[in-house]
Amino acid sequence: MASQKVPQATAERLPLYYRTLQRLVAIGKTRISSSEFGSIVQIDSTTIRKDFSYFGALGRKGYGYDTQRLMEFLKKILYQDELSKVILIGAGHLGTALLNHNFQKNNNTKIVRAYDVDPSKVGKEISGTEVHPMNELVTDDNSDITAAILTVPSAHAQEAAEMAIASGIHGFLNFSPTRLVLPADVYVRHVDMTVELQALIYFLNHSMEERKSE
Amino acid sequence: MASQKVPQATAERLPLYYRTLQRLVAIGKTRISSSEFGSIVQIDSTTIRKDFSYFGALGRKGYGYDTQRLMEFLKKILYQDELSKVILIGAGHLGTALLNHNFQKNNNTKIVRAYDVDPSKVGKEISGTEVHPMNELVTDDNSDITAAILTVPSAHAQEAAEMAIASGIHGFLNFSPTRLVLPADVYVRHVDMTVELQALIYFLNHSMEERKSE
DNA sequence: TCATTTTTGTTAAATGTTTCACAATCTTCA
DNA sequence: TGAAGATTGTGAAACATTTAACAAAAATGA
Repeated sequence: MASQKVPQATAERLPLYYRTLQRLVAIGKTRISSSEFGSIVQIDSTTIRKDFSYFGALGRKGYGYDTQRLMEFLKKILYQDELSKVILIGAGHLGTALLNHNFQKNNNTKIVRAYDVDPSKVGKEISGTEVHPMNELVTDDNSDITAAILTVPSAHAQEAAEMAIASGIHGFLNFSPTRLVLPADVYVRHVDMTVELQALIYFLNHSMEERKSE
Repeated sequence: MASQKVPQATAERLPLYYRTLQRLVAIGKTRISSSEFGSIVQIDSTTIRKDFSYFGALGRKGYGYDTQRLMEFLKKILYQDELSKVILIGAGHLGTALLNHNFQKNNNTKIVRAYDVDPSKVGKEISGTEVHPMNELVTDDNSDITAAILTVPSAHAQEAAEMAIASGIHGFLNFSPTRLVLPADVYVRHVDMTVELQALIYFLNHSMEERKSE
């Protein structure tokens, strides 16, 4: 499947496209032009056509894109046609929010287990997901798990990540502000709320007139 | 203050630099070179020097950067030398996580009020922050509030944002996957966990050999 | 003091991303 | 059927970001 040449920036937008198409299909929209789609996702229509073009000719000239077909295509690209299992490390409020949210509904991604140190949580279920004791993380076999969501306090993030790696994990979605130091074959994505909030404040203060859209 | 010419990409990194410097100062480190700093934040040292150079000469050749001084400087740039008040809309698990987290400790940013529809939450405090009924959002005067954190369910995000705008809000940190349609003078930043998780899965699957670091 | 080392700040090159412009071609409808 | 209109896909231009290369200057240590 086309992959090596897809720009990073394009790849980052695919999940948004996918979810938007799911919504469009759900409300019964069968076709859409790049410009209408663009106004929905708030991205320039040329960028959208360029993005899709990396995967071949997905649309029809003078017509637009078939929403169903495009959605199915992105589903494959994003590996959402097969279930991705993930684990959650740290079942605090943030972890619980993610468990409730549970991706599975629209996305073929399931949190199969959670881990926490708190004995009062261990053994129970949160939104149908079992909470296991943290120390089992090292001994469990997680080789069939795609990634781990890290929602432990900063101070424990590095340690928890290392335990997860020992159990076979290769990818992390890290919600703690800690920059993890891990082997080169481990991929980490950061979601840092403090950074986001400070960046928001920065942009608000530094652009009373020069407006940016994305 | 230098501002118009600072590239977006640089501005996005400033909060990370700032927090990292806070940590370094806290552990008693008084000077640091761009290369050591770079290895901590996992960004190329040239990029770091370039970033700082947009604000003038902040370092000393053959010496590096004075951590305290650099931190103070970034504090001003990021408007963290004066308190930024924000409100939180939606006190579910995610909202509660943010209230607990409460930014204020290291960042001069405070969540001064929360809003929720749930009568069982209204009137109480979460981590010292009062929860107000959602309908008060329209009537409250929020003109001294820098931004709102939106942690309501998707279906209500647009409506809640409009209420906040009516009360004087101009900036949002939107945690719901909804793309808000708002006036041009309102700035919105998205934090979309589903997108992040799908992007993570995409990158894990599409790069068994070609590794990316950031 | 002075040679060596360190490290910045910056110009230029390389790379990556977005936007423009428009031919190609399909759709629509009289 | 054929003309008018819509819309894609793409090569080239414009713009943005990162990386390389290195001169200038300060720090360090004999």
